[in-house]
Amino acid sequence: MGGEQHDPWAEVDSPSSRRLLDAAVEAFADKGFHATTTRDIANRAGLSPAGLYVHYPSKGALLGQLSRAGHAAALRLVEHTLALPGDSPRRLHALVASFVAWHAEHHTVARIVQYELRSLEADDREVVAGMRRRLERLVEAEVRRGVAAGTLSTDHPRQATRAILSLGIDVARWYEPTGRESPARLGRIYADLAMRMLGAEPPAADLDEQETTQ
Amino acid sequence: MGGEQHDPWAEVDSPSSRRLLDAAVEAFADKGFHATTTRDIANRAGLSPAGLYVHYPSKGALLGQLSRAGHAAALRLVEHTLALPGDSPRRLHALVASFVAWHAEHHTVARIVQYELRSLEADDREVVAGMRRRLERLVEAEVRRGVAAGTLSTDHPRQATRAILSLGIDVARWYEPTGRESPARLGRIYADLAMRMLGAEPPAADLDEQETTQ
DNA sequence: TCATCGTGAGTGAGCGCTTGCTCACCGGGG
DNA sequence: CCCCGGTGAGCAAGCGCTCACTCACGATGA
Repeated sequence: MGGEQHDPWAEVDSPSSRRLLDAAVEAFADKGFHATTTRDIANRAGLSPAGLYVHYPSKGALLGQLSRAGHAAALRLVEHTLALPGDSPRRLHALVASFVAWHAEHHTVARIVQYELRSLEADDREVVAGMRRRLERLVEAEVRRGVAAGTLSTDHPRQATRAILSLGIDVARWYEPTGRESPARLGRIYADLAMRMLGAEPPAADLDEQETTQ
Repeated sequence: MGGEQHDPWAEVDSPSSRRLLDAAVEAFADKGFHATTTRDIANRAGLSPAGLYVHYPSKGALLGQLSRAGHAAALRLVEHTLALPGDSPRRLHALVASFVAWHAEHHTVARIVQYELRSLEADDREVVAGMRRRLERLVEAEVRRGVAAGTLSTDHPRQATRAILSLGIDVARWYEPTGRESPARLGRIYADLAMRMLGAEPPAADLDEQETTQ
């Protein structure tokens, strides 16, 4: 899987703006939005407290930009894997693998994306809620397609979809890069679990490695 | 399942202390620890701002008591279901069903238990971390027992355990009582999914109802 | 039968501090 | 020369928490 790393906010111009975003990601992921001070963010970015306001109108706007970009990235990822060739099991296996791996790899951004929704300002929340609905519907539709085609089996497609996404989302809560679980490996294991949930065998494909960790 | 409702903090004596705990649960679950003010909690409990400090030494102590009680309740629940008669599949099915149902039923407390760990003071965090380790180990041990006995099958018991618990934990994030999904029903569906993850058929038992919702 | 006292729940006012944010000002590159 | 990224100082508001105090009430003693 993998493919283009794709810098989350490549289009951001000024280096200070970028450093502020990075600093905000770190701080928000570490202590949460409300426990983070604007002075903390500015410091981490190597600016004076007032420097933040040269680039962003408010602390909330910073969170908004972060959350929108993060959601957009997750959505792109899902759209990408669902456009892959193959049947529903194959596509969903790829989807879960990369969704989980993304939440591990970018667990700081993912933490903000998944757990800082209530701190968003009204308009940001609306935009983000739309993207979340879209993502969930895309996945559920693929599950239902598989069930209709007979390649997947479940009596509760909506709940199964929720469960599959929960697997990925919850990774952002507990994942620590110090643990010896690589994002890609975790993605593969979880994707296999998802296949079982959907009553399908994991695609036999990638046996190109051994890794007998436990 | 079900059984004793068991009031989460039955032993709390003063009615005002209880009202403060209830108020804090509501407020923390709704807006998060750091976005909640002591004035807000006191107001919801029908007291003046200073009234809180008659019963609790600090805002953090309130959170600590809440989190400890919540973790203790979750741990009791897991210990209870793992003491049930039957083989590993049966016990784990019951465990997931009640674990998930608990996170839905008590989604306010559960939210605090699962997502407010970083706001705990050092000593509370230590106690709570111990209970969390204990809980996870209990479940993983049961999974390994099932694998050893041949009644369950998975190549990755630790990750499968994580995944199963994630299913329940994540319920606290999204569950809303306004949705028409009852905690018990959600528990049953998720428990069946967990059985599939572990390569076992759901215990055929409780067909005592129909409920063709979707 | 009362005045007296002690106690513990609860309050109004406010203290000391931090917060998000503003603004007059600055220095250096085009 | 002026504009734009950046600053130092600081403001208004809100924060957790404290403190001197009130009041209802049960026990005490004559």
